[in-house]
Amino acid sequence: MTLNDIARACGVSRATVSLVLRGSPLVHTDTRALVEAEMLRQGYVYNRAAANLRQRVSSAVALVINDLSNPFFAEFAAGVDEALGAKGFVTLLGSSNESPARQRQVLGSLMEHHPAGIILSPAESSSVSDVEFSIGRQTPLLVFNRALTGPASAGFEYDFLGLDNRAGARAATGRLLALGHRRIAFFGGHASSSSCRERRLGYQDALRDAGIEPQASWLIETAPTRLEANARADALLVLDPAPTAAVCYNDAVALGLMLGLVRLGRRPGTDFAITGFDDIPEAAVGIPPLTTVSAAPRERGRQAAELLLQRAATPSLPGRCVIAPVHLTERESTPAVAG
Amino acid sequence: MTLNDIARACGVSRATVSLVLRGSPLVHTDTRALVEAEMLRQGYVYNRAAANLRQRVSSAVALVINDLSNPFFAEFAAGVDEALGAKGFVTLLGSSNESPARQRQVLGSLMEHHPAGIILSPAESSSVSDVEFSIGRQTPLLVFNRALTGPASAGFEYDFLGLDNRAGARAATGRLLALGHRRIAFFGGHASSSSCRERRLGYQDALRDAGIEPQASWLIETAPTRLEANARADALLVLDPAPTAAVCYNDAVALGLMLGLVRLGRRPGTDFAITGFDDIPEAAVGIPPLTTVSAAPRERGRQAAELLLQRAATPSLPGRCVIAPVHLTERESTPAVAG
DNA sequence: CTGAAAGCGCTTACAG
DNA sequence: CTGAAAGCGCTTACAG
Repeated sequence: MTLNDIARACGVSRATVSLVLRGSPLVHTDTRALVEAEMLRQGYVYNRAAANLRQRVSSAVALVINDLSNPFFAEFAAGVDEALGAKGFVTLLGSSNESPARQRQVLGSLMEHHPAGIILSPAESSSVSDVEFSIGRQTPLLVFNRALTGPASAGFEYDFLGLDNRAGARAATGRLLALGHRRIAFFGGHASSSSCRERRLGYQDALRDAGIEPQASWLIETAPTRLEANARADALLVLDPAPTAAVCYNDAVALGLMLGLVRLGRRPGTDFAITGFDDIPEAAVGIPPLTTVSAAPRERGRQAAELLLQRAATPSLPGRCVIAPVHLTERESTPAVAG
Repeated sequence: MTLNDIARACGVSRATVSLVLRGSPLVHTDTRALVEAEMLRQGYVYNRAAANLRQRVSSAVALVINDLSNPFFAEFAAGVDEALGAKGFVTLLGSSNESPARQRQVLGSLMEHHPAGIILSPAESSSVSDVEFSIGRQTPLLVFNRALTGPASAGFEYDFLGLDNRAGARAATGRLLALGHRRIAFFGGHASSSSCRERRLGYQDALRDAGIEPQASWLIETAPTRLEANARADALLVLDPAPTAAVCYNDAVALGLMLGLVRLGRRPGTDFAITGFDDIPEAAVGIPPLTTVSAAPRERGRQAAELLLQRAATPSLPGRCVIAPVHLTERESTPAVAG
């Protein structure tokens, strides 16, 4: 079952088998054929861990996700795994369930496998210093989606891949303005989250570009869930004059708001315009289908893998901050303003 | 950075450091304290791969998932990772995207890491012989959710963890019968899938128990998606006399059907009863909230990890087939029959 | 309680 | 083109 057994059976040295294994041109064609046949016959399977140990390299990358049950992050994970697999790396999975304590544990355990790098979609409020303590400065790190909190640590270099939240919200708002809407709310999300703050900025950018002063009452906060968005739909309709459109924090909120409006006798997509953010699978099949900002999480996963492997290949790279483009996907939830 | 460095710095042998590392009582308290302080000072991180090589054990389990973007499987993966982590194992992730070819590739690559076992949620139509060829007979295997196709292979022992599709559908149907419904359709799914066949059997069991002969016209086939279920809602209403309730293949179908019925002027949850299967997050916040069969995917993931580790500990175990219980979660989508 | 030696399965110079 | 030897970072008998 080891390379030794193959060598003995073929009457060659271990070194020769090793060369065959890695396709070296040094070994004679006949020898190669003999060795390969014997490996097949014995059902030999390569021990990459042993090879890695000797070569002082790693073929694993650790992927730590805050919330795998969210399709956005699950898609991201699938993209990471796909791209790493194509480069001959294997993915070590860890999930933190949004708990910084669990994240610390998971990172510690994964570090013992000396990964070539770490892709981290951080738990809420995990800090730079936490992460640095867990993984040290030797292992390449890419942080996805949300910034680590707390002060930067001098000399601790890592990459960040985020979404262009501001431009996405600006595009969604801009489209509503082009459709004639003038009273546009920003609905949902926690103002304390960096992504919500960024999206609100984009929304305000667009309004100001159109010469409209954003009203504080148009900012409605909710947990970023369908459930709470549904419950808070009335907060939109009690405004006087009521908005004719809402830019929602994300798709979950947008879908919840649509249900809430129906409950209150409104017809989203007919007499009220709504946009989302994320483009989760349900967005396309909502009633009506949801106009939303697509973030292409699977593609982001592939991109994250690329960035990390670049850093692993060039350890002295300064920390990069990549903001991935997003694009507006128009569907039927955004009618022109009534009248 | 290695155990050697720590030993030298402390003036002890590598063996002593190794004993400290694994908490052996053999080593003197003072020595232990000295060594531990030095490890902390140098930022030593254990190399588990090297230890595994020497001990001829593995601390990794491979997890191969057919479709990570489906929240059901993503939750399952999270449960597996959680349980494995608690036992000191790390999860090697692979995703096949429902492609048997990709699954073969992924399994091959993961095998080179000599995992302690494999948890496989197989791609559609991947066969026993495919999988046996990829992983051999030495590595413990647990198959989740759908059976491998093709003839069994003598001497190839593995475990299977599935859902009790039949009992789940039977419970849902039974509840509708208890509410007074007599004309109950089975809506959605492809009859060629084993899960759809099993669920239909449970549905028929319940009808027959109630002395009702299932009508062929009550079986309506659709792709298992919200979109197609929505489009096919009329197939239910053209029946004469029309059913008053539908047991749906899964939640996606049930939610699609609800939308379709609304479109056709019916009020699901008021004048029509609907049940789902899976209990995806959206089920609880639908309008109306959906009565459904809960499969608890995260818990199934933990269970899969348990089963696999048992097999790994007892290699001679005969193949087990565990059918996980499911339970009916009643919500508002199932009113008593009208009149 | 601690140390010297061998070995896990592989690769890498170095000879020939 | 092939072989003998050393070594990756750890653990495991075996002495003492």
